Amino acid sequence: MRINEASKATGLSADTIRYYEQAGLLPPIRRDRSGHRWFSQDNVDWMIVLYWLRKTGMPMKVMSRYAALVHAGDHTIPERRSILLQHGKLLAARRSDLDRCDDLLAYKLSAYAEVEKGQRDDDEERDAVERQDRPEDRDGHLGHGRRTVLERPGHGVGRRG
Amino acid sequence: MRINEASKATGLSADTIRYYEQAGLLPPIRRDRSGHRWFSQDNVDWMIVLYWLRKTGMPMKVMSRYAALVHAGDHTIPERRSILLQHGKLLAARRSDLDRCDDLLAYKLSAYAEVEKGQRDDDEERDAVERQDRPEDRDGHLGHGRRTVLERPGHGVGRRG
DNA sequence: CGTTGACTTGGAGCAACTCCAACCCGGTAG
DNA sequence: CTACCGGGTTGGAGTTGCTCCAAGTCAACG
Repeated sequence: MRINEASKATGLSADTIRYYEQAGLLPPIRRDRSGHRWFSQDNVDWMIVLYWLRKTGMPMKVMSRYAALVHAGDHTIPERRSILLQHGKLLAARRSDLDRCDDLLAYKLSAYAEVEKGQRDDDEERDAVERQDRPEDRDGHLGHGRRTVLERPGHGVGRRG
Repeated sequence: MRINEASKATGLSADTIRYYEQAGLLPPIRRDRSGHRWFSQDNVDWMIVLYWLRKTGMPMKVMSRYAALVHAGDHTIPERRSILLQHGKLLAARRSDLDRCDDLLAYKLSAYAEVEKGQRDDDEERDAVERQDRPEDRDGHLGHGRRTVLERPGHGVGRRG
């Protein structure tokens, strides 16, 4: 198939496919008589692998090494396995980053809800009692200059750990 | 605290902190009489937020917008919320990418195990019976030129979906 | 035969850092 | 006082992994 079809089939843009080819991530690609690339199903399968590895953060250098190993034959399987296992660890780390960020978002959003609740209360109590604290100094501002209600411990937002 | 301390406290490199400052992601940072930046705890808290948003893939443009909104005060909370909710969706998408890639790795690793099992069988059967298929053409090579044992459907590696 | 559309190459541009050279400043040791 | 050190400062170049663009080629169609 031609490059645009291959692009749709793999998720990689045509530009990226050309880029990967000249970066040595792809095996030699056939050309038709007019110089256009012609991709086999095997090519596409391989590019799908690249697509996922890259999308989940494997650096091109590593993919490059991996490609070379695949090219070199079955005896390189031990090193390939170690690359994939390594990448698996990275996936786990990413997942825990996502969890932490989820917590942060939840915290922020609930703080926003607090602020808005506070504002509604103000509306209801408008011209009622004393309550004369400087408005700038109320908590839940989450802003630059004032307390952010956040992340006290060095780094942790803390999800079960 | 000074920039190196702030770097340790936030996870951002000193270079990145300077870069963020001049990109407008940080509020004006104090300087001591010799021109060195002096970060408040609020500065650090805010940078930790940036750290997590960035680490989970929020583009700097969006962080920049978010920073401006935070700076502008409580009335920008609705838009801030929408930015964070949007980011939450991105986190979910990332998580499912990780899942798919996990499946791919599992598939590959099990294919490697198969190949090696095959190789051990060959050892045991060495100079026994006929078995004279062209070695290049055995399955499980996972290489460029031959069948890759992989990803038949357009994109799916398929995890319960 | 001219135009359309999909492709080609080479190169510039971009995001988000990262690294580096050259410099300055405050403090201690000799 | 000078010499030096650690930890800052700026400006600018380099890196990764694309993405976009201009200019050209080729096949096919009306």
